[in-house]
Amino acid sequence: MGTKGNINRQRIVEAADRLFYVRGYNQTSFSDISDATGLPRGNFYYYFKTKEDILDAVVESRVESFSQMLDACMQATSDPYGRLQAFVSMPLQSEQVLQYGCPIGTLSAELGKAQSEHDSRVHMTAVFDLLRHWCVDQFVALGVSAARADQLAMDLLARMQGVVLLASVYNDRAFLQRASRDIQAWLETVIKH
Amino acid sequence: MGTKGNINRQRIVEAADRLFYVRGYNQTSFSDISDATGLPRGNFYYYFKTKEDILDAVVESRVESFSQMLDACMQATSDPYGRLQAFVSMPLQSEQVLQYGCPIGTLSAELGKAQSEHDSRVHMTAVFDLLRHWCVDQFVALGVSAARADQLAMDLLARMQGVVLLASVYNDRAFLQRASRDIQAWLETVIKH
DNA sequence: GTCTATACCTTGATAGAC
DNA sequence: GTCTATCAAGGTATAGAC
Repeated sequence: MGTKGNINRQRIVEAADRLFYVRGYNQTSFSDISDATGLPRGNFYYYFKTKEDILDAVVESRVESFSQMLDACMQATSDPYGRLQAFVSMPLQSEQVLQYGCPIGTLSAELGKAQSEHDSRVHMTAVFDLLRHWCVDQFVALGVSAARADQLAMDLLARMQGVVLLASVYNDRAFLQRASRDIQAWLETVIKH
Repeated sequence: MGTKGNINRQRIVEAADRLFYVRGYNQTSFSDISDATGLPRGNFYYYFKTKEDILDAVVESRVESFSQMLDACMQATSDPYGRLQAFVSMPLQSEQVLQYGCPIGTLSAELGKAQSEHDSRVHMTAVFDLLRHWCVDQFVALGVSAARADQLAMDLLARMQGVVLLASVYNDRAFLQRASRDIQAWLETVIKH
């Protein structure tokens, strides 16, 4: 298992995960992570060579986290349509979405900006790919062609991202709920060709 | 006119506007603005007391900039439906949207994160409000009730934001074009009640 | 594995000459 | 109005004791 299962490493990743979400990646300093974990700054470099390595670990952690959420949607029902409905209602369950936006979307937007060094645009597509492919699977299971399924998956993710962004900008829970229902209604019409 | 019409002040705001878009607000330093304008760092404090004051000026600049774009949509046609169509196709005209996302959406996401000091969440709603109210006006002109018009305006902005976000994450121009056409088609069905 | 101390740089901001 | 010089604080990263 190497150092990857170390308890202190886990605490660092968990604290960084939350801080990157609440404060943003660039605005999170080693001191912030140190304060949150109680571990001294210098200790971080035993587990991670650079701050970007911490980011990689956080992204990996979010992939696993969202993977578990998708598994939960899978176990809720065997109906692909019901699974997609559960997927759409995911942001409604989160308390912090209105305050800090989508953890995937906001971090992607931040990392999509020009970095001083090498463009590390690769990072967040991993999480989006996970959701995208899962949605594609559900649409395909509903009898949609592969090409059309990918279109629908992109449309679905785009609509959810837009709704969450606007809802967080205006801190408008009513809009988040109403627009989520609209997406679910749209899903229904789309399935029926 | 005071110092607001000063040519050097304008250069600072223009450079900051571009840098805040390309690199993000937090990742843009006074040195960056200094390099872009040729003006020494210390000069900035003659026009702006803090970095946040520069941000305010940039937001004000973007409000004017988007206000002009909306005027262009207004003068293109007297048909509110055609004006909304022109509005939806705005991201297609921009070369940089695929690379850096929406200048309004990405900055809003960045500023929506918890700041160390006072929550300056107020900033970017100004630009969104501008677009929102303009869209409401167009829907109302089409005979929609005020309440329904605001719903449609929010839906439209959310869909555009989501499309631009996904398109920039995947650097996918084809998706941006296809999804924009879908939004325009949705607009048509919505107008016909 | 864990921690302290610190190097080195960049940041936003200030003081004051011209 | 414009510029240089500099400050104090904070950033990432490193060295090395324990």
